[in-house]
Amino acid sequence: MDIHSIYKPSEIEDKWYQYWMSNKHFRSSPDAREAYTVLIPPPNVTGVLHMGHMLNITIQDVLVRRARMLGYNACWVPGTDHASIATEAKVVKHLADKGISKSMIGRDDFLTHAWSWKEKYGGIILEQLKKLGASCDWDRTRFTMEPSLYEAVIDVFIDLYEKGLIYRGTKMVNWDPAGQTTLSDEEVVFKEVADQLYYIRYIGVDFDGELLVATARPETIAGDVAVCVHPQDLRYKEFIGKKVRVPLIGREVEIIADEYIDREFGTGVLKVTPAHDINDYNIGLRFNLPVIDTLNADGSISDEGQLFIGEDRFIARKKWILQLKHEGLLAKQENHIHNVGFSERTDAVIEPRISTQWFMDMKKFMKRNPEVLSSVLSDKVKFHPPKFKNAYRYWIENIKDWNISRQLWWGHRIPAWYNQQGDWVVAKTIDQAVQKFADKGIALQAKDLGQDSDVLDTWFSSWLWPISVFDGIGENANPKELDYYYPSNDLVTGPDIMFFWVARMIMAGYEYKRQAPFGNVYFTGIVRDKQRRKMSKSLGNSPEPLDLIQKFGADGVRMGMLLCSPAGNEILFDESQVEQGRNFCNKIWNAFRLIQGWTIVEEPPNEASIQALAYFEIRLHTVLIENEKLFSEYRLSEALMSMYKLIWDDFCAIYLEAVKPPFGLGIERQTLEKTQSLLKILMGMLHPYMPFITEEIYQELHNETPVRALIVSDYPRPRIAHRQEQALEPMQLITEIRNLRSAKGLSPKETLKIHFPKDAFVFHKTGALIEKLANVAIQESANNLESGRFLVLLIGKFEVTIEIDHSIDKQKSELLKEQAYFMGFISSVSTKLGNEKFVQNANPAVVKIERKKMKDAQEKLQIIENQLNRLS
RNA sequence: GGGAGUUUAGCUCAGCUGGUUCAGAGCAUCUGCCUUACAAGCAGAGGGUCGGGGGUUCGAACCCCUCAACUCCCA
Repeated sequence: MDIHSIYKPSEIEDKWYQYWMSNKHFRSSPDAREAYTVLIPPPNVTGVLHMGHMLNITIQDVLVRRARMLGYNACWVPGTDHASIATEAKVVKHLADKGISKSMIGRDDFLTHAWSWKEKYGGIILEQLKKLGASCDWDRTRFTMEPSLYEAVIDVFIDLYEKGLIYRGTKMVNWDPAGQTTLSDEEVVFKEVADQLYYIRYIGVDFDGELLVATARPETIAGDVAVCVHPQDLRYKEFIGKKVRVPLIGREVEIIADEYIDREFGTGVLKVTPAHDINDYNIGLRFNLPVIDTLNADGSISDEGQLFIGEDRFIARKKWILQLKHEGLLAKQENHIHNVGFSERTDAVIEPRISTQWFMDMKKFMKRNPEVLSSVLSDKVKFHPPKFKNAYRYWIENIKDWNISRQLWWGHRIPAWYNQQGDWVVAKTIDQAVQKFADKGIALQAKDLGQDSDVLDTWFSSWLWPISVFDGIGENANPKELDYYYPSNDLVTGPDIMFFWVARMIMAGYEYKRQAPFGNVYFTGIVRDKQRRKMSKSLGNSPEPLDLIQKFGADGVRMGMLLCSPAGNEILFDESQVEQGRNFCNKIWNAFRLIQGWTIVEEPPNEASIQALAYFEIRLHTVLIENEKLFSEYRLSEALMSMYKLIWDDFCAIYLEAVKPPFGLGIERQTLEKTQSLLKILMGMLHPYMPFITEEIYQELHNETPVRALIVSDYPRPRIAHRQEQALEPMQLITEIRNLRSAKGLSPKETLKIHFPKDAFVFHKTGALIEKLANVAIQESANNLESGRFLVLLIGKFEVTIEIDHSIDKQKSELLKEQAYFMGFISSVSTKLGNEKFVQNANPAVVKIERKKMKDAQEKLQIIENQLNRLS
């Protein structure tokens, strides 16, 4: 048989993916089995794969493949979302490059362009997932803007509106002047910015003198409608109720007093500009002040700004400063570091802006659905790791109304209809809108109506994802699928979208299904580089995922990513990790090569093979048991590590070395068959993590008979493991002998003579294994060995004697060291046992253990002292 | 400004309800080996005052207080 000595993933990965696809192994439809459902967090339809997706998808695939092998009807639903802002921004830019603007072509033409953009780039990311091995049911691929999902969103909007949970209101919102849309609070990123703080003179009107006002935003001065001081501030108390003149503008405004003012900040005098600051807006409400909006939607100065009309706000700021300086109204300026909000999508500085928007009344919603919080707190929806429950709770308890409208075209258009007079109704179609107007007593025709031009927040569609992918919402709902697959089992996502998405899916779940949409939420870490920087395109510190797969193989990449990424922890990506994954593939591959290369002899298995098998089975079942526990706790990295060690150390380094026939000889048929079946079990265990190489080897091992694919075979189940010590003590002996050889510079080829005590059953039972792995020859009796010609190793309670030249002095000094150690140990334990408080207070089991420790240590000490006596 | 989390070996992380001599794993490092599956390998070894200080306890990596550094969330 001719197999490469190096595993070449590229030669087999596509083959197996095709095989699984054409055999419909990823397909799921309702049947008698229990369902196991996972919904992909839908990536942006025109996005490309990045490292975060790789980690996230790998974890989902591990869970799904394992569930499938455990006999569940595993269903992993893939899909994408329309990513309103991001996609529209891309299309706008694309059109701008051709000299076209949105307003030139109008809504319908723009959407045509957007759809063709989606057709062109949409779904690339899903193709990339296939390279990684994702076992999604591709026949179920959904898109948040396809007709039935679109309709579900509209139906839900109408439903919530009719329940009084959605309202239209005027509020201060986060305005993105670049994207020209509102953003939710969660889409605003605050960054520290080094700015200037300007001290500006507001001259008194009805008193002599001036008030100094500190502001970072002089360009908004034209919107000032008051200045405000703290009512208890002695510096300004006398001015309250008097008037000052707004610089350059000349407007007279009153000096008011409000508790909100921070006396320490600046001069303790605030200029009140309700149109451009949320706190000022609130003060304005309390004092019934007018709102003067000095900015246009694109961030330029409006007519009401009076000065520098049409200039961008930042240019205007500079001009304001120059002018103020010129007129002697700028007293001073100083450096000032403060937090400024930026748009997550366009990175423009956010402008607080008064505007009419659609909101969801979250307090009311939570009152209807208290389970949204309680289900998480009670672990009905279990967060992994649980530390995220705190943040979730805080967010829910302080929830604010959700601004769901966006001033964009790419998305689900709000089903609200207006007449010329500004009256409006919410209705699914224009005809129903006419009817609803009629119900209100307003008679009109369809041609008199216009639909709201805004669309809904993207999350207002993805929050329905767990229901809408099964067509579970709206007039055409199909309950059969939904009843079978809902709720899903596990959700795998990043903590950064816990509020955006996870919380809101739970909300929709309770509102529409009276049940949470998933049982477990596994929060992955954020993938960073070695310097702890987030991976990002602009930094250029992210490896290209497909190149990585090309270079290290999908299995290697999957393993490398999972090996060191416990839930919720950041993963610091480094190529050495996927290298380790690749090396592991190679190790497995070579084990396979070794086994396939053996020729059979018709002989019964030899003693070493039988003992090796017994050893390995103990380890195998121990690991299988461990893994069931680890999986139940979603400790995927640790489960992988235990398999890694099982395969590398126990299977390759111990078992295979023990059964390996001497060069030129064949292997007993039974041993070979047993070895092959062990390898099949190992491939089954590992398959969820490393699907390609395991399927390849599994099927190659069956190459004479067609077989049910590994992907749909039964996951190995543990039997009760035997006591581990039976396996560990012989291994400890082997290591000590090798260590001895290494210390003495003896060749591994030189066979050493060894003597076991009569009662050392553990060693007698594994004698052949020890002989082979440590290259020793067991001697009948241990009597009459000359001093200086032997060495005694203490393994557990047994003295094992090795015939080897050894300095008595050195041996003595080693024994004295051990003696001192055990004496110290005994004294510490006996202090403990001598302490009455310990014996009284400690758990009886613990006291018993301490007594046993004491007894064991005394026995060992006795043995050591006997040896010392013999030597002297 | 408010809150949460983290701090254990050079790196990434385990360490459960305080109780085996509990201080662990993988990687990296070092030493010796190209031993006929694998040098992407084999056989070994070294490495830590559990962030600092204080306390509770018979007993603390683990509980409490305090200080420090880092990270995240919210405003």
